Amino acid sequence: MKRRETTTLDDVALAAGVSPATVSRCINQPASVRAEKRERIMNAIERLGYVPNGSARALASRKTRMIGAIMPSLDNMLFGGPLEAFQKEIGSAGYTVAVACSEYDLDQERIHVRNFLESQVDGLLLVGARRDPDIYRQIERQGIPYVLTWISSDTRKDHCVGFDNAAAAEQLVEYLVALGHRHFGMISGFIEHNDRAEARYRGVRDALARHGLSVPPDQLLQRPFDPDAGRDAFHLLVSAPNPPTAILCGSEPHAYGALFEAKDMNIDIPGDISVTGFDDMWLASQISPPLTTVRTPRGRMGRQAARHLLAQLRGERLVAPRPIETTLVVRKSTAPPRPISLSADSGFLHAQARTSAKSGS
Amino acid sequence: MKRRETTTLDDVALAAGVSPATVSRCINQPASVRAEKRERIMNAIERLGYVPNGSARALASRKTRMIGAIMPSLDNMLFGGPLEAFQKEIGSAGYTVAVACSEYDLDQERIHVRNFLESQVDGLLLVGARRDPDIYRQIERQGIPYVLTWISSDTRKDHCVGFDNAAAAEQLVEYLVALGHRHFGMISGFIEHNDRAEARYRGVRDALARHGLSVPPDQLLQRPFDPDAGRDAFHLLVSAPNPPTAILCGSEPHAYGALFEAKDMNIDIPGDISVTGFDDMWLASQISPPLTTVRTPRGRMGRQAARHLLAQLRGERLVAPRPIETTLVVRKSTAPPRPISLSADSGFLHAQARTSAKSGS
DNA sequence: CATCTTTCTGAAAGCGCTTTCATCGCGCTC
DNA sequence: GAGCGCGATGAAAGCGCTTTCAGAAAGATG
Repeated sequence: MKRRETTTLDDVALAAGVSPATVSRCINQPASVRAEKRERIMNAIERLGYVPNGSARALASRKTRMIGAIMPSLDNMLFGGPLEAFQKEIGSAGYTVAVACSEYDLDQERIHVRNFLESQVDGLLLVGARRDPDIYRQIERQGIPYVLTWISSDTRKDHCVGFDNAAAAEQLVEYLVALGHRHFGMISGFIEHNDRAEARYRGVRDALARHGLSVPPDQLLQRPFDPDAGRDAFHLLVSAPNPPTAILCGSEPHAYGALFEAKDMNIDIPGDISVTGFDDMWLASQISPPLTTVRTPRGRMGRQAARHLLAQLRGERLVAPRPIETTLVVRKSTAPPRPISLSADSGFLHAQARTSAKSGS
Repeated sequence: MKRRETTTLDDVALAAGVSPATVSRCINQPASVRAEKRERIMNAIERLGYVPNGSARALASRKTRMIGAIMPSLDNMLFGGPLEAFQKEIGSAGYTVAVACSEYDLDQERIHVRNFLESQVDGLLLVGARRDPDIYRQIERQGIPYVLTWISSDTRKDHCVGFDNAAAAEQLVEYLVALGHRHFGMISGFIEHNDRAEARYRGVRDALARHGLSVPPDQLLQRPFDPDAGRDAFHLLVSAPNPPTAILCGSEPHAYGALFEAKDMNIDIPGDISVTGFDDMWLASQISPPLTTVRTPRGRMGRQAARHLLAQLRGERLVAPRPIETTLVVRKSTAPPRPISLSADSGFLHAQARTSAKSGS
């Protein structure tokens, strides 16, 4: 009376008149089973609607074919694309992707790592390289491969598939300095717990230093990555007594916010102030003015991260990937600064007056 | 000489001087183990760095604590937010989320469902309700709960956590008709394999029908959900001999594309043509002109989907969730149509001329 | 203090699959 | 035709955990 809930491999074996071992082989290495039997087995599988049990499989084979991915967020259209690319690439090799969000919080990240290790994932995808060394210890203890994205040139170079954020930021700065800018503001992510943000700021700082310049501490604003935060920061920056002539945004949402706020404040970009982004998401080229930024090929990064992980999973020797190239994209949100008005204060008010005048002409 | 690779529950039991069963209980129902032993065990776990093996656990308990989520895409900032909300909610109940992308393709979706079933996920999150009944059969055969999002009022109502897309579209149409519009175009997703797109179109069609109106077949354009496609479609629509005075976009990216293209073509929105979106993503309020659209509370939907799934996982009786409320958000991309010029052709050229004239004044 | 409950605990039997390992044919070679 | 090598198969031993089930320990009761 008690009937089996699920049909198992044994049922298939029975139905096909072979041993369970053969059924298993038939599924995993069909070539090693004689054609005639293979057919019988496949028939039985079909007939019984057999679905292998992944847990049992994982337990016996010590492989889950699952990769854990921990992203800072999925909501800001920055990580979704690369994640999808990663998933597609690694999925075509038969792996499944599990995701979790850390909300840019290293403690949450640690919990998710732990969970994934417990789930016996075969590999791990993380964003950024800086985190408690203990986490790396745990990962390595389980001996599973991992890849660090969005960053390169770190101590764990071998695992990094990403951009040289600092170099990219330097490009931007060099360009602005060449245009004649000397007063810089920056809207950055939170530097302390985010090594991508930190690297970008470092690039800015170092590049400026080469020209004897710097971002005044009060003109470096750290904000969450969303347009509204960008708006506020922009407002603050341009309302300062001696506003910058160029504002570097550590992420593109910040830049969008800045551009929208500029419009509301009737500040002309790039006439009054130059603004740069970072990432070149699709809106960058559509927004007005189109945004000068740095293109980070994120889809390619996702695919390459997958390939890097797959290589490790195949047991290949780990070779440090080359950083993914970024390119400066000059559009219309940057221009030479206005001829300097020597009055240190009320720069913004001048700008506003000028803007209105101009738009009326 | 051969040393164990991993430390297992048995090791912990040995170290703590108790039986494996007790260790297992100590992990799963700590309350059922005497405090003194519990402490010994926890110590041993800590000392040995024991990490439970999820596969073994899943095999023995028949629970993976994993939910499979299949999204059409992660790249278009539409699904990321809700997915994150879903993950957060269901993660706090101890579940992990695995994702896969179907790319709006039902065949891919079927493969992913199959993979997830094989992985023994404890539940499934899907988008939309229309798919091969065989898929539902497979899911139900394994007896796992599932939830269908982004849609409601379908035959599988009990599983739907989403909006009434048709009703929302009707709201939009009623509003436009009230404004005086009689000539409509629509930029839609692909209707045949996407029941959300289909429902929205249906809403439009039915609402128009009530007023004796319709979308001419050649003014219903089906396009992939990205702004560039929206641009193209908009261009086509307004270049027709008798262009619509109002264009309904089945998704917001379409609307953004339309707005950008309008700017490039020097068409005034809403002066020349009204445009509406669908979803109210963050850009809708920032873009110029701000977009009239329908707000679909997607974060709430994600959370509610999680709760609905959790209720099922707890074995509660399935009750049909109420559709999630949508609201019409009127902004500046819509206005009454211009007084009708009776010349049927070259409407767009007139519009263009007028626009230039106006912007020069 | 004996007896009856109520907690706790341990032994042992799986969960459904993979993977040696040994065996069995079978086609070849000499 | 004996001997060999090789590919295909089956038996059986786990993989590391959970979960009855029954027995032991600890409290409660009269």
